Amino acid sequence: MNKVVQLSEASSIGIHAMVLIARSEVHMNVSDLAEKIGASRNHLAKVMQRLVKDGFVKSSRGPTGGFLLSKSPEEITLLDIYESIEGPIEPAACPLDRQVCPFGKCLMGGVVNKATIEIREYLKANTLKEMMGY
Amino acid sequence: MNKVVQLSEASSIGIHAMVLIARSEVHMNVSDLAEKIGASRNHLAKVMQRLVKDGFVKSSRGPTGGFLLSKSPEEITLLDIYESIEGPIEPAACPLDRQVCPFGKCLMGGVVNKATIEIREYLKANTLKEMMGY
DNA sequence: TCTAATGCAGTATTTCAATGCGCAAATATC
DNA sequence: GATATTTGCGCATTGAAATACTGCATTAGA
Repeated sequence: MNKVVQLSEASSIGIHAMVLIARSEVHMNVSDLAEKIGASRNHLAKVMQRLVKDGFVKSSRGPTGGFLLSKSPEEITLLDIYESIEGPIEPAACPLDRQVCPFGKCLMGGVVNKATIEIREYLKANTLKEMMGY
Repeated sequence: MNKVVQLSEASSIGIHAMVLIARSEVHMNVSDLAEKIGASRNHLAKVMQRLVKDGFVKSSRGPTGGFLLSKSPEEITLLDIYESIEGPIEPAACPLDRQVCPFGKCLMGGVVNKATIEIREYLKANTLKEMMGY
């Protein structure tokens, strides 16, 4: 199991949960979400807290409680969700984490950067609306 | 510091070290390599052990010891080095690590996979020869 | 042959994300 | 009101990767 490109578990379950919430008419609670996604209930709960804080979902407690979108699905991009959970994507310069690469040109020739931008564009171009049919 | 695409420290310093070794006429030892790259001597030593085992470099001990390429630079791709250190790159399907994504289509629409392949192609297309001038 | 420089191998430590847990606060339902 | 259900939140635990340490084996050169 060796991945070059890897979304964290957190952002991944966050995006999946948001799609489920978008598709639902009624509140969805953490347990149901976690089960549907097949993820850890505890971990998902943590992730949801961030999304509530950043205003993408409204939560309500008590029986029949859970989460609802607080904006319409076309107003929330996957990038919004991702960055709410992970923080802003940075353009990933040198794979060695230096300001100044010890080499003249970067050995990776910008390919890492290019891949990052590609994924970022995808996340930005797609809203929950697009994902609702998935 | 949030990177979507991230080479591990290990593979990164491994590739950089190999370029330095390729450029050198004489043996390069771990301390010099580590200093030039600006990486941890200990970590680099570990990485070099793998590259020795997989036959990309010959090591010699004692004073004036260190590492030399055991093939010519055009015979070693960056992918060889990467996979020697990390193991084979797998095509990264669903970001949730499941055989069966709980959704109909993958929400990431293959963009993760595409980015992985792109990076892999770059690593495969470039040998140490190409990198020697960097 | 002796000494110092060096890689080797195994183990220990650190770090950080992922995960778990318990209790407090809120709130439908009866 | 009482009760059951649910999120909020802080702290603890776990697990895996990264990194460090240490004693040993090898070898060039004086």
